[in-house]
Amino acid sequence: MYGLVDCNNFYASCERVFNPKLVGKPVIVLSNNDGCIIARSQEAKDIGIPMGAPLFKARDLIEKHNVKSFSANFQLYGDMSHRVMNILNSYAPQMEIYSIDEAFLSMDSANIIKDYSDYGVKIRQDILRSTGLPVSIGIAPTKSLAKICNHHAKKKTTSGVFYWNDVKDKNIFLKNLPVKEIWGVGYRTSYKLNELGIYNALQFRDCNEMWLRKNFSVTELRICTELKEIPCLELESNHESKKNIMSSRSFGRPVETLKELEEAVSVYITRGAEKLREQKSLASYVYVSIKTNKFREELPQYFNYIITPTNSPTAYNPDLIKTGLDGLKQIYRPGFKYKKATIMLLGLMPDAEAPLGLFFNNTDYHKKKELMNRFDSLNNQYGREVIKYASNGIKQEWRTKKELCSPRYTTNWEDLLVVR
DNA sequence: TCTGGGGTCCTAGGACCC
DNA sequence: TCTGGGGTCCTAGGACCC
Repeated sequence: MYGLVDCNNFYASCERVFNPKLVGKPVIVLSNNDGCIIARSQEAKDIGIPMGAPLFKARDLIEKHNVKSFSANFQLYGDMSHRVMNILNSYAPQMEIYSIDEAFLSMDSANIIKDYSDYGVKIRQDILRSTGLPVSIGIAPTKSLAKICNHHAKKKTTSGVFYWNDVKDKNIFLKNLPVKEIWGVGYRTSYKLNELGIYNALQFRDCNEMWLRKNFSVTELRICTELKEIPCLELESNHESKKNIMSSRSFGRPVETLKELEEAVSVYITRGAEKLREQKSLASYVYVSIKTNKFREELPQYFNYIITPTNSPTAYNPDLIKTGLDGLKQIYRPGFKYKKATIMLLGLMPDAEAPLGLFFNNTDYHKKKELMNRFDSLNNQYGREVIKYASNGIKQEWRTKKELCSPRYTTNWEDLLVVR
């Protein structure tokens, strides 16, 4: 049996925990650059503020209803997420952290089996008491059904917990569920399913498997099987390393000079390299892309990318930065207003498998590794960019705008909440 | 004026091998 | 003139997720 725990309106709820004045009021959280709406409290949803929409398109609604807006404070959300996951882990040693605000639990430990719903309620209360965050829990024999139950728990129950076997008539339940709402069925697939006469989850569950496989992929076949209460998707361990590492951000204002692009690319590579070392990997290639603002159709447009190999697999900032900047010089063209740069570290391998031999300088490698260890621990202890490379720039005027950011209540001493 | 960021998995098709 | 069959590996692009 699987449980899916999902924090309700996670980012908006996090803002509320430390600012109780916001309780009962519409709250939204914005993407980087305060561009798009990426989270909404229930009140904000109720007055019709759309998800993912650019902020300026919702201005009228925001002013009319006095909606409180916040820049995304990912340090705060990440830390709150940790707290929730730790609590969940104490209830379910076997779990999969699926995203910042969601986790699948294995509900098969002996002491749970008696009453799943009660157990869910207990978990929910514990999290609410310990963190202030409300969650919903769906419990079912497969992950896909647990997702569906979670959604039902959120919308249709007061307890916030819903168990698949408490569905009175499963056929009717599935019949009322449009295919688009099934986990893994997106815009394209639901359109195609509709074209072929399949509109709801019941029809999807009962369709011919051969036909399904022929017209779609193995992904859809798995979902169909999961709807039949036969598990196809298992808990995935969270220990596996990422296969690619990406860092990408749009600029706070248009950028034209190579110098500023170099600063941005250096900063993004520095961030990517941190993640690389966290998972104890080395990278063999650096991808760099730059693009103009596609929404400014009246301006000349440009996009290009380049993948440059490093001399040897590395996690050393100067090596990675040099490789990235070499690539950047090749794709940079003057005369454009750039909006965004992206870097990816590719061809990752565990650093334990660092190649030896003629072209790989072992002493050099260990020196660089030691240096990076110190670099990371200083930045961890005193805050990001306490020490940094000169190529990152000093003023960084191109940086993302975050004008409405709440304090980092839980991760920064200076931002600690003061009680009077 | 203002439009996010970071991932995964699957498939088709090309290159190459015997 | 005739031009197989089966396999692996890699990559780009599509679709999806939060």
